[in-house]
Amino acid sequence: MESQYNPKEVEEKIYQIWEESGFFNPDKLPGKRPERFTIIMPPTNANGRLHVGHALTITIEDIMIRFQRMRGKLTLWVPGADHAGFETQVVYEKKLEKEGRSRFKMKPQELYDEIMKFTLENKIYMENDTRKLGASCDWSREKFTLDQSVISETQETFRKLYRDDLIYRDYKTVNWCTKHQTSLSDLETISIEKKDKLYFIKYGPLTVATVRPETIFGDVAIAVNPKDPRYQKFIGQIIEIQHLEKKFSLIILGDNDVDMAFGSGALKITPAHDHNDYNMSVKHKLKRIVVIDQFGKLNEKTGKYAGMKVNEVRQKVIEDLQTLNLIEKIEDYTHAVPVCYKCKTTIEPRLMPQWFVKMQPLATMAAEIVRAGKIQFIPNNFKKIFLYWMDNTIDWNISRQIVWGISIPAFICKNCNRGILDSDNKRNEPCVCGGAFVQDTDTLDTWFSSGQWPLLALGYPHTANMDFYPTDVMESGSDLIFRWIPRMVFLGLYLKKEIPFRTIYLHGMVNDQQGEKMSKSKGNVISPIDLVKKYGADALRISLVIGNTPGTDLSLNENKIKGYKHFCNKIWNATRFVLTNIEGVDLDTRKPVLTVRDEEILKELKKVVENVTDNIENFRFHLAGEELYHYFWHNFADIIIEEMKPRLTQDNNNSKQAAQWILLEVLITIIKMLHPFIPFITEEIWSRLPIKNRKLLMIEEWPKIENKI
RNA sequence: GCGCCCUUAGCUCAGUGGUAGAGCGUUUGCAUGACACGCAAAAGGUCGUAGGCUCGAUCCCUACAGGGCGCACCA
Repeated sequence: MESQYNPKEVEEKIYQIWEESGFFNPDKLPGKRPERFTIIMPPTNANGRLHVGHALTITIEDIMIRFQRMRGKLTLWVPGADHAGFETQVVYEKKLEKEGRSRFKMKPQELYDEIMKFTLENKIYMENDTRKLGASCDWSREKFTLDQSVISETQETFRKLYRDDLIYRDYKTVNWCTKHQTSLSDLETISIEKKDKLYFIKYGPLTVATVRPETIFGDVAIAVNPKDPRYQKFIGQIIEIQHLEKKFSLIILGDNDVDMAFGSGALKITPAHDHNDYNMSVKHKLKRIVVIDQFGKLNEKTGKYAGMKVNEVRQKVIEDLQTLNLIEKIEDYTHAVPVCYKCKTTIEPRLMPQWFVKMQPLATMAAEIVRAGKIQFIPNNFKKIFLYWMDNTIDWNISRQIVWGISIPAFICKNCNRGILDSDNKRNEPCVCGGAFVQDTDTLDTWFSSGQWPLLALGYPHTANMDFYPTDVMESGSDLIFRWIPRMVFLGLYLKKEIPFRTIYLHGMVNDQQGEKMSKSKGNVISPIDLVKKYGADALRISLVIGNTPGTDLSLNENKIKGYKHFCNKIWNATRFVLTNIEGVDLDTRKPVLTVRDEEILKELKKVVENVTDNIENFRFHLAGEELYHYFWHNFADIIIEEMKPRLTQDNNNSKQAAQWILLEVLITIIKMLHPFIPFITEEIWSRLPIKNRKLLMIEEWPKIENKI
């Protein structure tokens, strides 16, 4: 054995041995394994290389899988590749931009084919990176979110929800990104604080406060609070006003949602360009006038302002209103504005016909199951967050105006925008309005399909793998507590009438050394594969786990990884010492007569086995890892080995044999327990230990807790 | 505004109702037959502040301060 451990020489070789063994696949695992343990890997975005966050996901899941496999369970870990709809399309659009091209000049099919090619290329990188981290997942069951079976089953779910009246098509204001030319769900927007002006504009006898004067062309009403003494008398009146290019008739209505204390207490209602105003229009049956087009420019209904962009026209409108002496005052105003989470373009709420999932019945179902304690959250406070969202959810817009996704299985009337299922076979019949139907060109929100992932990854509705459902643990980043987790819960319940997983384990974000979020634009992204090259996969894995509690963000410090590289080296050298000193002793050597101290050592070891097992079972991987680290270094290496040294050189045959036996026994036990954390070096060491009828360490039995060690 | 989390050694963080732990860093001494990616030792904290429950609190409760994150927005 060399005096230094060299991960480069070991890792690739070991992974190949594992993969060829077939043991990643539960069908090929030896022995009777009555209990199952299943994890569905969050499908990894196949649009680039792995992020350190992925490395954390893979490590934690691999620890659970390897532990349970050694505990004798029938373990299945299904890997997946995500086409990642909008995310990938955004990545690809950037690529097109660099090449001086634009998606808007391409035929949809041409764009789709190019992104598919790009994704399939990246998928291979992603898979190989996953292998480099030691993931013992069943590649034979890998699923891609655009596999034909996934597409067809996702579309089938759409049809089922439609027939159950849980999907509908309607005109509503949606979050429109003028750059990406698609609508987005609420979860795909973020709000940023923005300094704006609050303009007080005269509307006949009233004054209205607004930050968006450019939308006045779409005004249909003014709302006041019915309790407001200033305005009560106007409620129900229709006022005629002349603003710039246009003469308006606006009804003044009373609504309790109007805050008397804000602005002037009177609110202009523009239902086509504001979510709240839209809701107001539903309540009060108001018409909706679209005055801003899909590019964020005013349309032909705005006279001389037509064609101007929202931001430019705002100033112009104010100037013109000032000329007419219609501006009462202007105040500074800071508020949060929703922007596209990818390009930060201000969201333009826009009235559009879209498909929506009716959330209330589904959310209620999910909340009930969680309240009943059927799903365990780790850490527990995410349960509250989950329930808050379920109790306050609004209908989910699932149409996206992008090509990279699963197409919506529906026909749309060209005339009235009514939508029907494609399977209803009425395409050739005219719509009730007399219009003709065409295939819907929109695609489904990527979370609509990934929300069914635990089922789809197991091949639902085919029954072959359904014994693995419900799965045991869903492990993912805490950022997906809204975006993904709830959707899996209610879609799983809806489709299969069963929870998709028993436990949700959420890890925190991996940030840079300063605790800043890693992002390409900041240039602080650390590649896990570079770290693997530098320190070895084992060192990276264990440093991501130790000192990292669930749900808490982690500041990644390279020195820490270096420290655990040293730990690997320590293990290597302790093993080297044991192997060169145990002579003929092997695992089958009969237990010699032990000293009192030897028995004490075994007792301590037994305690470690108990603690580590308990901690892993209860998802406290950081404690299990830390205990193993300390036991190995500061007990086994520092104390036990040092104590045994004199006994190894003496002539007392029995004491010597006992020392040798103890050294091997402790080493073997601890190597087994370290395996889930640092699988490569432990498997390599295993292959060098004196064992007859050697199996791979990955399928060795976990140290027993009771009876003999 | 609402909600969640955090505040412990220089840094990054564990942890426990009974007078504090790790890694890295720092200081000192060691080439001790596994390992200098090492060994031996040491310095370093009134566990955010103020109250409360308790025989006893860093840990439980309350308030406050500072930091982070999420959600929602009043136009």
